[in-house]
Amino acid sequence: MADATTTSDLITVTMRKPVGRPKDEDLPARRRQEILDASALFFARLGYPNADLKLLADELGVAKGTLYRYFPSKKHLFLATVDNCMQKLSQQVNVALIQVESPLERIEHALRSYFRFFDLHPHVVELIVQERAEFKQRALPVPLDEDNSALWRQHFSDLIACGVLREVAVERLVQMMSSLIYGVIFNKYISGSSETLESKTEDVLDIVFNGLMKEKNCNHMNCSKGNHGSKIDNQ
Amino acid sequence: MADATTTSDLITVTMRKPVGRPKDEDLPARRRQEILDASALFFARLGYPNADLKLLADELGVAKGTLYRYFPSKKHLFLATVDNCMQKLSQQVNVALIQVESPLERIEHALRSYFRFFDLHPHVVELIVQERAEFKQRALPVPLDEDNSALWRQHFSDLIACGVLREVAVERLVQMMSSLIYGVIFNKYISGSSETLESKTEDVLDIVFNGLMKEKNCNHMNCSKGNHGSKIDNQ
Amino acid sequence: MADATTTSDLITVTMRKPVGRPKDEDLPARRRQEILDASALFFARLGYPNADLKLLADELGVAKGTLYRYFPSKKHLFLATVDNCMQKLSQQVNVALIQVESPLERIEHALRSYFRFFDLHPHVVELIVQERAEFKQRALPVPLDEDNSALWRQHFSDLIACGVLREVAVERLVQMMSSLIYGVIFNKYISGSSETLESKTEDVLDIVFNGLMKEKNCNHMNCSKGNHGSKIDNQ
Amino acid sequence: MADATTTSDLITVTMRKPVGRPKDEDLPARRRQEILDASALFFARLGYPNADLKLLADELGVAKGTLYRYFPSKKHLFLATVDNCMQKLSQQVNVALIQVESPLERIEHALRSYFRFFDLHPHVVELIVQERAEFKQRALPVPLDEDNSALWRQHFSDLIACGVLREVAVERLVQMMSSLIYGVIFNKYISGSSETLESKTEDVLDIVFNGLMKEKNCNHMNCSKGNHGSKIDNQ
DNA sequence: AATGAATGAGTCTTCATTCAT
DNA sequence: TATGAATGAAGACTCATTCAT
Repeated sequence: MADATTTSDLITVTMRKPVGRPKDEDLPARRRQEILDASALFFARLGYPNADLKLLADELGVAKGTLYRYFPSKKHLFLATVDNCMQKLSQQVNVALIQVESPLERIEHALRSYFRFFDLHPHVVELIVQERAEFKQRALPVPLDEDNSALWRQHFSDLIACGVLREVAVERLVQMMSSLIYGVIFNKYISGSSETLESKTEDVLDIVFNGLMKEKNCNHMNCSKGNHGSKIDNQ
Repeated sequence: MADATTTSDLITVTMRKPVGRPKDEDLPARRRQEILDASALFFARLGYPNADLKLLADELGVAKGTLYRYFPSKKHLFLATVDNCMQKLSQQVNVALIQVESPLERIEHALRSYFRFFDLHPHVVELIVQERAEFKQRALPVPLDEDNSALWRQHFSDLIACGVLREVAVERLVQMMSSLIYGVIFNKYISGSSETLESKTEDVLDIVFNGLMKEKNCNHMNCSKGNHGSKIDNQ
Repeated sequence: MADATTTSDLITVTMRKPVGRPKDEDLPARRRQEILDASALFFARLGYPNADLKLLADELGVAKGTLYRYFPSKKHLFLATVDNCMQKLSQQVNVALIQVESPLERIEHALRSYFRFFDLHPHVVELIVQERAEFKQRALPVPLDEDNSALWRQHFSDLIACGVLREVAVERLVQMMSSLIYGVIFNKYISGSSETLESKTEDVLDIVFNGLMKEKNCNHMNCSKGNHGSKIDNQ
Repeated sequence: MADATTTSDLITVTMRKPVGRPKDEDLPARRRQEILDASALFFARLGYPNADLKLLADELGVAKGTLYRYFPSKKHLFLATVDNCMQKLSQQVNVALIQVESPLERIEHALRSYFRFFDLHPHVVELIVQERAEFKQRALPVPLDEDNSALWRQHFSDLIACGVLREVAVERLVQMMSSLIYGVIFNKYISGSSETLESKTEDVLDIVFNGLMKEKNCNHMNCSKGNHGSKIDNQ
């Protein structure tokens, strides 16, 4: 009798919650992230158009249909993959930024953080190229994107205000900085050099901040009679 | 007149080739170049994988099969197209270089020449991206490619030797320069800005040569106590 | 012993029901009917091949797997659905028939009943079309199906025997009647007219009967010299 | 001389036209019709959703891609196929109509023509069903379509005007006629009877006309006391 | 040489069905 | 028993490439 009651009680309880297979609340999120992680390397390796989802599914040990449970199309999967990487990049850079106060150090930290990210995840460059190649319409997924560029502008303004930097048009400054970062990253990507990007941080800063001339603005063009006329002054 | 006719008849026999059909010896070459020219814009516009050769043929006013008379495959056509563009770039830069003597001016001229090329042929950037995206194995088709980098190295060495530039590792110098050029070009390509690249020549040179610091190497970090420690010295 | 055990078991079971969980004995049947009802509208709306069972499950508020507990396959579900509708139709017509005695009235009642059914359940026409389109092998699920046609034949025979109708081959009569009913139903279905079918009952009867009643065949073809020679006489 | 001139002329002429493979001007049309013909039987046999174009291509002895040269999609091919059949039907009926003058005979001819068409091309019924099943939106592909219904209305009006037919609402008349034709065709289609439709022409006419002719309505309902109340009079 | 019709391998995508929970 | 995640067979469609003319 007691048994019966207990049983029926148990049954009543069990009937309520587990109607059907208990839903693993986190499974979708975990599976999704798993797919995104594999997919990043996958698309970077094969390039978007040559990437057969069957192959990705095989690598993940799932069926092709499963991919489509999480992403409605190959295109969506790819774009989600790139977004995911970009978010990680932003996150990492932001974490690096809040660790220091002075504008100069912030710039250095941000730079180092970008470089470190691409050292750790070199395939992301490939993804950026692929995205640009296939989906031209998309906004730039770049180191110095819209949001961040405001921060950078502020830092440079501060540095000019407190007399550390020359009175240079901030807009151009940010553009040059941005271009240099790009350039360094893509340069390594294309030349396939094995040096880390992070090791280039000092070089970049040195050049940008100190320039190459032995004596500032001395303009002793003793090698040639010409004058190259640098004019990156205030607008 | 009758003579003429006879003559022309005779001539016809002998001259059959040059007269009947001048047998335009250059036609194939011209046709080939026509295809390459159209193809550059075409691939840049649609991207390699989305580029249907039927469409290119239509635009050229020829049949699809004709393309295959000039290029053995779509891939060959594409790569030949990019090569063609790269050759034009090299040519233009070399022409610019021989016009001046002094290393400093040469650098400026080369830079300006690169930028001018991409201002004139903006689609070439797209081609470079496409090539990298689809055919990773291929060597870099870059502004500062192997051949040119030797020249640049020489120029910078000279400038250091004669005391214009700081004693900086030439290798790094060339790399930074190269990166900055890349970066500027891709930056415009991605952001879609309408400013010409050529107008950036001075900015680039100013930053690279003069740096951003108000006073060279003074290291007055009055904004923060930190010291960012630039170390781009001789190796 | 075995019996006893069984009995006691049964008792236990019976006890369990009213106490622990009422164990709704009809639940499966009700669930099944619910599915069939939803499914009829569903298949009619989307068409058999475009009908995704996931969607039906969602509409029913159950999981896709549940459908498979009640029907072994999509095909079975669909055919059961159509059967279900056909049974309802037969039922309704039979109810209408037993309400009257005279053959003439029975025919009218049956007709009206058919029409009323499709006025009330217009989607059933779509189901019939779908069934025919996908499963050609299946026997016709038609107003005048095998079983009923015997009844109809009887009624017409009676009407001929008692002199109400002309001496027409009953077989053909039934066929024409059947065709006309079909035609009216599909006509509305296809043209999408909003008039009720029921309102057509009189038209149909008038045409059919006034064409069949004795004492006609006046045949004054004064518009043309031709004679179209109606020959629907005894075979 | 003349020869020479002629020859050169000829050459000039020949050079102009046959640049490349001479285009068989009729081939596309012939091929297209071949595909449509095979496709009609094919879709009728398998049903639209089960029809794998690979199979149709095999039957035609061509590759799947060839089908797509002529029709942009399976859907387009199917709809074009049905259209093609409908056009043939219309054509045949129109040919039948112009052969006679009197309205009565025209009706008979049209009717017989419809029936003959479906006797000759029984699969067309299946196509109509398939089209309705898959592409509900489409306008009715019916015997008595919009265009023809005007003609029919005229014929019936004439017959009423000259006193052959009872004063019945033409609209309803046409609808009943249309419904009966449908019904007869679908009835045979569904029951799979082997009798020709054409043989039913007289039956249909007899029922319809002897039901419509003046001087009837005798209404001796001696079998039952009821009165079924025919009311298909003027509106 | 040029043409363009034909080919068919290659992929994305869908969804009925299964089955572990 | 109900669930819903996973499966994978099936099929539409594309387009580089071939080849008869």
